Amino acid sequence: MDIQELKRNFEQFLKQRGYKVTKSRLNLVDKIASYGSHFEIEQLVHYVVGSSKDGVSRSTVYRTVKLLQEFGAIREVIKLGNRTIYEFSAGKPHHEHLVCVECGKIIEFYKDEIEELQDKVCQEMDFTPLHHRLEIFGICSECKSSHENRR
Amino acid sequence: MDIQELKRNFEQFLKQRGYKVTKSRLNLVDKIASYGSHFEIEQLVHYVVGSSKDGVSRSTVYRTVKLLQEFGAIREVIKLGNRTIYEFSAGKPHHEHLVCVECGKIIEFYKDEIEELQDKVCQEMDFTPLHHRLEIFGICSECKSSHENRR
DNA sequence: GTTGCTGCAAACAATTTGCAGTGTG
DNA sequence: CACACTGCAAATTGTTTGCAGCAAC
Repeated sequence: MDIQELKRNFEQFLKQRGYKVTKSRLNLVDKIASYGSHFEIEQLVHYVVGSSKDGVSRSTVYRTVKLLQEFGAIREVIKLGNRTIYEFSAGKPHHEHLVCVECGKIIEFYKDEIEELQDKVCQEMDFTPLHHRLEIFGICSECKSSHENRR
Repeated sequence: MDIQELKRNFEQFLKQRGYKVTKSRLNLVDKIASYGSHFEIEQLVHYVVGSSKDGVSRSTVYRTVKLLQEFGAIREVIKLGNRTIYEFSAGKPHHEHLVCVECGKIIEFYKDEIEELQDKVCQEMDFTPLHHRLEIFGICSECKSSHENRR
């Protein structure tokens, strides 16, 4: 995925809605793209508010994240207790997540058959799916081996 | 599932941990059981704090819900924006949820094959699953038909 | 210029916590 | 009778909002 293209599309999106294309918004897209695929808002705030140049306020971060969600470049992918982990999903194909409850690592996976089965269930229930989220919480292989070493 | 039995088990659980078996806690189990299977904490608080007899405070509701989660009788099943919907899952077999984004209705379903595929993925990834949550957001059949009527 | 955007601080919502008093084992 | 539990109010955390000044179109 090309960030420049993404930004152009985002500009289009903003204009279509009568919103304005501002430096803060475009800067934030860059920041988020360079941050890594998974983040929590508070982390992002620290990363972005700190940066001397083109820093934006906490409010703007929240507001822009919301816009980017509507635009479709960002999703809430993991909800754990009071934490919300977002994903910069622009251009990424759909997938689900394994979450290690020990080290917090997030592993992505995709299983076609699972998607198909979901569609099947929805058909049976006469339910029109819009989006879904499958989170599997557990222990990743590294954390497992470090357990063994402890013995 | 028999509530009396559940309460006895919960008492056991409390004793094992050196916690105390109090009226508030047992009352709350009754209240939650009679509330219906899905709830948000604030609803529960209103339901429970209001009740003249054996009412408990908001703090106790939070504290007890947490205990019941550890005990395994309650789970966070739906996370939507800032809302958390809990389920009184005691004795219920595992299942997933369809959530109507229009009317808020929650439909439960279970698909063996989906569970199996998840296990398979975890094996491939050498990941030990502890629990998971699959939420499918969409439009239920009633909401769909009311759309049609609007035309 | 008009209107939307930003930063700030205040408001809000959900949840947690400290403490003094009460109940349980 | 020790120590955990409860209620209360205050503290936290995460998020939203009102408003005055600034920027985009």
